[in-house]
Amino acid sequence: MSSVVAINQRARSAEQKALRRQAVLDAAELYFHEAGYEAFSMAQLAKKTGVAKGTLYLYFQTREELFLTLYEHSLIRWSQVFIAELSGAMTSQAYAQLLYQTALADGVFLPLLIRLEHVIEHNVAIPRLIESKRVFIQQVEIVAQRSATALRLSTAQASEVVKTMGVLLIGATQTDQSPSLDNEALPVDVQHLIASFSSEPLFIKNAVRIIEGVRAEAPPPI
Amino acid sequence: MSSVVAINQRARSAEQKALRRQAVLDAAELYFHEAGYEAFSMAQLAKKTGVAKGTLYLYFQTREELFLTLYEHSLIRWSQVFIAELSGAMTSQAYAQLLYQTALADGVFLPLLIRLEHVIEHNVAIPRLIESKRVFIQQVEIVAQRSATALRLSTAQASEVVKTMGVLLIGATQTDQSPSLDNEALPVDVQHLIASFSSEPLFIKNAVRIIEGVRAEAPPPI
DNA sequence: TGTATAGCTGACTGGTGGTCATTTCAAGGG
DNA sequence: CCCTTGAAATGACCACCAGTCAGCTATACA
Repeated sequence: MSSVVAINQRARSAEQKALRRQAVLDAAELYFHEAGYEAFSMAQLAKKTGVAKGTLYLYFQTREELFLTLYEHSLIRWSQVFIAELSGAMTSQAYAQLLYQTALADGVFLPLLIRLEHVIEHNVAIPRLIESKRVFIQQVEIVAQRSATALRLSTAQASEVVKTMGVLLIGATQTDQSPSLDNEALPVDVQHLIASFSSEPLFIKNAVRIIEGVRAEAPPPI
Repeated sequence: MSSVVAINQRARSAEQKALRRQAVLDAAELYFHEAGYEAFSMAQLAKKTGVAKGTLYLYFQTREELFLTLYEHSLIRWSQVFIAELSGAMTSQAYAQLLYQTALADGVFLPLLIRLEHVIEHNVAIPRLIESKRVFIQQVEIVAQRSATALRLSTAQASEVVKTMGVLLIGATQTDQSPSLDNEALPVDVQHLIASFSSEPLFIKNAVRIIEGVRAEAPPPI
């Protein structure tokens, strides 16, 4: 009857299944950190989790559904961290910096966000996808709510800012995904190019421009 | 001796090889339109090109090098179209709209741009990658030059604008890559979400904010 | 026409995500 | 206490993928 059952026993109750599912997710996250998206294989994950490959498919319909779940978890985790560090009144600059740093600090969030719409979502059943969109909506609302206070914007303005920050984050961190060329002997012109696409200033400068743009467009009533 | 040789003969001269390489690229572009990135297979491409799979690897080291080449071609093609339609003095809005529409009109450019740095570049030899970066630098310079005139900005400002437009384009068109859910019976909350991420207004509004932001920061001398 | 060169071929390799008939084990009834 | 039962777990198996390379043969040139 004890609900704390060794994980490598058979999971029969719903509770035990949830535990096992989580164990798979934990192993997946660890493995993802090591291997990244492209090199991540289900066979390897099975080994690292200590189960057979077929077992993984009892808990996730596809590899992409597993990634979608990892993404959801990392989104929630990030939004909690971000919100917790928002203060009462911030400059656009400080806000952008905090957003960037917290997003980057979570080693899983950005790589998955970048691949969400053009890879991950294409091998997930529609109902699961809808469920995931709802998690997204909920998190955006929470973050927008707090951002409205921090940036002294209306709720609608804050909501637009938050959504736009996501878009900008995807674009700006794209360059971080390039193969690391820094240690190679690169010609200077290419070095300059890479430097000019450094993601942090790219994100922060443009985030500030956008936030100030939104603020200027429709000054809050009163 | 005739240099116009049937394509399904053996390519011996450099000229003939270039023709064959181009024939592969043409078939690849057509096939890419039908199948998209993920479903694109080298075996299928061989069939469509009318050669054996091994032959493809005489002309491209990897699948990704082929995609990189397609990308380069589409970048050059896009920048020519875009430049040709730039006029002497444009509003930020008109500029952004033109950039968005010309980029979207090329069915290959955006899907490849989106995958450039986190997929394509990771399976291409370094020298080829450097070559590709140089093509990129060159095109950005050309486009920036013309954009400076069109937007009445300094060269440095225009260069920053062009680079930032690329980043924004990647982020904003991300949502267009989602599986098409419109025909399904979607719950209204999710419909609203999708509508609020419609890529065209998302891109154009923020492009304008950024261009105006850049313009305001360092007014051109004189 | 004979021969050397090199473009071309496709069977093959080691991998992938995903399936499913079979095995195995925990729970509940007798 | 054992036995039945049904579901969790398994891993051999499938179709497919990108990429390789020994052998074949069309071509240019002597």
